[in-house]
Amino acid sequence: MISKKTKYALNALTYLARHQQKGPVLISAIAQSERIPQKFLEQILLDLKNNGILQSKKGKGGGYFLGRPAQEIMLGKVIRIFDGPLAPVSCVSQTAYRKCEECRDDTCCGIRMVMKDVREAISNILDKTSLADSLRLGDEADKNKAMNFVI
Amino acid sequence: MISKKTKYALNALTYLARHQQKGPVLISAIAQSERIPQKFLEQILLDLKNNGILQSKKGKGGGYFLGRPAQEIMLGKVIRIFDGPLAPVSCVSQTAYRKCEECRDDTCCGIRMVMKDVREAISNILDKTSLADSLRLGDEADKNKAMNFVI
DNA sequence: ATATACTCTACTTATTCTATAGACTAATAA
DNA sequence: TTATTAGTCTATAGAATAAGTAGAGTATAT
Repeated sequence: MISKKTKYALNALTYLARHQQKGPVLISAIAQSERIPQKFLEQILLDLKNNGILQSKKGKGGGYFLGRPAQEIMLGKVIRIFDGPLAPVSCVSQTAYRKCEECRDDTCCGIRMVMKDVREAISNILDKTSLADSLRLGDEADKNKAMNFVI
Repeated sequence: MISKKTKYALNALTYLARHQQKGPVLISAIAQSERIPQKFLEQILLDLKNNGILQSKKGKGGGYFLGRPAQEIMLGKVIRIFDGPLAPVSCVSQTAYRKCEECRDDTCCGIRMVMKDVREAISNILDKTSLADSLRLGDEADKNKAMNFVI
């Protein structure tokens, strides 16, 4: 399960992607709209900034905005910032490999091989799906819902 | 990341699958061989028993053994016992669905749709791979390693 | 200068994870 | 029937992590 912090981050990013055309967005606006405790959100946005996902501007007219196009912000990267590696066990992680203390022989551990497939499957989705993709998916579903309502 | 407890469980099951032909296996034997704190392992095995994965026999000549053939013990089931749902967010879980407090509209949340795919991908592996499968994978890798050594 | 708005660090609280302890129950064998 | 063996059950301790709060600090625009 991903943490609440990560969900907050993803929701904040979604909000930002949807509202940044009018310029930088206030933390308070995101907090209010997405129902995230503001002080907590401050830390989250700062983390996102320090990881190159967001940029910010101080003072009047300031706020946060995407540091790069939404098509280039991969969900996998965001999740890793807050929840660590996508891999189910550290001994199959590509971004943060660490040998399992528990198992003797890395190379012939059947569990490990299965977990490697799992990591691959997860990464194949999350490292290839961008913020823009998830936005589009939501919008399409929304449109379909409206259509069904009319019919 | 799966918890240490789950890894212990999987290692214990692997050991049991490999050693049960001589009858029930002692907790102490598993603990020693897999380097698991014995008292902790007792709880783990008990949980596995209460979930129908293992059976046990008390007294002399007693111990634990698989409650069903290794081909029928799915890794997904074992993981869920200790770590809960496989789904990355509760609102896409099949075994433990719960609406996200964070998001307003389940049906048109793009993040949710991506996560649904992730759950599907994970489940497609873990709910279809049995203890027997993982054992076999390990053995094959072991054989290949030996072969390479000879060549 | 002053108000605005992000930045940084520390701390609190609750929960979960890992592990330990000890008393209890069931089965076997002498 | 009693001693021994071996799993069962409940409670608790300690550490780590998660979630949230607080407050002082810094940069920017007017």
